[in-house]
Amino acid sequence: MSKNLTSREKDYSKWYNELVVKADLAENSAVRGCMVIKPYGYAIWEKMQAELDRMFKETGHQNAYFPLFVPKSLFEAEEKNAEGFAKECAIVTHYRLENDPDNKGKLRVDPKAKLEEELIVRPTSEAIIWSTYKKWIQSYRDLPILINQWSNVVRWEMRTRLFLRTAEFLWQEGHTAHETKNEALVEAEKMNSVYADFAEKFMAMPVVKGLKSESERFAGAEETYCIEALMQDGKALQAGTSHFLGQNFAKAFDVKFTNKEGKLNYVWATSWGVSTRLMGALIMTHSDDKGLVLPPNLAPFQVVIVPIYKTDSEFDKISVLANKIIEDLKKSNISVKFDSRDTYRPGAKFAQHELQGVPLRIAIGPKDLENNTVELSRRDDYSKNSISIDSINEKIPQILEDIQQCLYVKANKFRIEHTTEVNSFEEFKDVLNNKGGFVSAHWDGSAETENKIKEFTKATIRCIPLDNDKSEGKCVFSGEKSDQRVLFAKAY
RNA sequence: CGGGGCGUAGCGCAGCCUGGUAGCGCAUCUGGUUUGGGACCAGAGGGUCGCAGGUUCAAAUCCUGCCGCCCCGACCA
Repeated sequence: MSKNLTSREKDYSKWYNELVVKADLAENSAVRGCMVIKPYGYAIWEKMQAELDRMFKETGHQNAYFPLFVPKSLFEAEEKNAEGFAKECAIVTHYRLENDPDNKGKLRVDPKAKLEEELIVRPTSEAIIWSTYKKWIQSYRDLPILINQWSNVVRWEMRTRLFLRTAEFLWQEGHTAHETKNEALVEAEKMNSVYADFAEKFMAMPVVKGLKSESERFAGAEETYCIEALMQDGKALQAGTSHFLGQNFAKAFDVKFTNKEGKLNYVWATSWGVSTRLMGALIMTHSDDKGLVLPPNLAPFQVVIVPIYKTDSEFDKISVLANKIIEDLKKSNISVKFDSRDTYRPGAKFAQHELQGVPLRIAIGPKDLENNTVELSRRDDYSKNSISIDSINEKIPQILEDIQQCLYVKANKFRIEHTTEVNSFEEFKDVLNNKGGFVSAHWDGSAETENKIKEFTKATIRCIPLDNDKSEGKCVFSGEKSDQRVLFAKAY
């Protein structure tokens, strides 16, 4: 493996995989399609979790936990949902192993230990949760239920890729129950906005809020809200979804409540989730050929101090200064790591911290001790500046905020430049093949046209943007009447 | 499941066509000199060449079968 990462123009997927592995985020596990998230990668996930969790609680949600296994009879209760996930389920059929009489030292599945009813390893938890909600809901006084769970799910995908599509992944799934249709719709849209805020403010990743077309909708949902992001190679990535489930699950699991008028009604539902896929989105939005670029809000540590010294006494002086900086910045809630390893030289440390995306580096050497300065180097633009020690407390918080902001602005500029309005199918194909990104085009609203376009171009409707201007036009494919533009793209 | 590619040291690879002492770079270990952008010198350790058969005096290399991984497609958060 070369020291430099593979250029993403040549082979984006190789670049991405190499980056994930070299930056020490994750690796493939021995289990097919699964991934090992390494400590540095997991630290980023924990930061995401903490902020999302805070946002969920702020919007009135509580955490709970439901079982990993879903009995098949429960799983199949909501037909569309079951059908949608049927082809990618892991299924538990037995509960015991025994010594293999034909093969010494080996085990085999004990045929006598066959389960009466198979258990599905959850690909999503609507079924197990709604079978539970049934017991919790009798009256309008029991509503709403606003619950989130942090969990893992299993989807037996045919092809997998670190963070973007693994057989097992970590996520959160919110499941809410409401009295009225409108309340549920508001909830679904609200949580989609929470995801959008998180993406934009924390990940510095611009997203388009929108609705899925019918064929891209979650299995069992009546409406799917989503946030769509654009990666640096021009492909789109669905970064989060929030579903209005109507009364589908309430009917499937017979969840009724008595309203204020004393009448029985089915409850209205939503579910919403984001996963470790966000890590993939983060990597592909900001990283460059030198490695990861982390927004300060998500970096496991925001600042790293690298000492440069020849003698022990120089090192001691630098250590005193470094520890003071750490203490001072702690007061501003800034996390700092002092890389005091004496087994690596400064250049090697610089390279490693760049690879791992540390937003800001402070280098302190003999010259700095003499001049009462430190050298700052930003990860986002590689700029270097010497500043006086006295101004550290004032300047570093500003610089970190600026980095956070700059990353967003840069990514947003890219997204705007790679969102193209087209008015003919020729133009559509041309933009898709030569420029990439989102293609904004009129669509007649039919699934048939959507499928044809997918067949010819591999592009799908990523979303119908919520802030769409309604404008009359003609479908770019069929020429039929269209009342708005939608966003197409090739997607991960 | 279809198409392509690859399995040789911890990692990345060469060697295979044309059979003859298993190599290179990085990493690791020891000693010394170094330290403002991935240090240098000297030395050392590390391999049943994916597995199983076959051909041959001799197989990493040729033949057959199997296994695994990666990429592209179908599927998908």
